[in-house]
Amino acid sequence: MEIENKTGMRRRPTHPGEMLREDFLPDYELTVSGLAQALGVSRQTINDLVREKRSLSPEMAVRLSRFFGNTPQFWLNAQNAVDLWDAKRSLEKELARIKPIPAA
Amino acid sequence: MEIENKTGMRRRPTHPGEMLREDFLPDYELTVSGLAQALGVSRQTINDLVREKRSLSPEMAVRLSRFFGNTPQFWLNAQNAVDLWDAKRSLEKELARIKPIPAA
DNA sequence: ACATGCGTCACGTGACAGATTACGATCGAG
DNA sequence: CTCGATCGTAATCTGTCACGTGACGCATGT
Repeated sequence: MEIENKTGMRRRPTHPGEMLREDFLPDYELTVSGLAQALGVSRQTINDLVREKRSLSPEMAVRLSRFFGNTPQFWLNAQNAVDLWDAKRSLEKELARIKPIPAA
Repeated sequence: MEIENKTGMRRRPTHPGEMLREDFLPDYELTVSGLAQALGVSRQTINDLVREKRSLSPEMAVRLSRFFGNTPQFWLNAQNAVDLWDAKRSLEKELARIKPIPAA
């Protein structure tokens, strides 16, 4: 058995920007500018996303899902996985101090 | 058939603060202050959450899941549902302008 | 040579989670 | 009855972050 944490994630989950950069942009032959225009946001927004310099907002999830024909959850789940992984990491120490409450 | 949007949600999904207020606090006989102390955050943070004046952060999801013995996803999913619902609502008009791309 | 389009940088703005401090209310002990 | 402790909550400040705008360097094509 591998040593894993509760989520079963050893390393940081894939950032949604990576999916965009590695899969969606090439597959649909889209540029950063092109996608930005199609979604009605600035190039910066897409650029930062693709370079993983910001996280994917719920609004972006809606826009992307509308454009690519998938669900907002698809995008949001990817972002959540990253957020959760980061949160667990940064709270490791203080988490030890939180004692689970006995069942009601 | 009911008239629903794509997520099947007619009205705003339950805010995680409501779950806390209506279910968890009573069931475990916890006060706002008590929970705050147990989680290692300020009373304000819990109070605002319970009054649905702020949203549940990934870090809070981790703390709550640790304390109540459930998963962070449980809490995060609740928040996501609300966020998504709000996002769809506020983007309704501009969403119409986004034309789905033909499949690759 | 110049225009067009691309990715990227620098800057400003607004929104928001969180801590701190302070205030009024309630309640138990002396 | 008063004093202190505990509770919920309001006001304020701070740091972070998503987003837009404008400018820059670079490439390509006319």
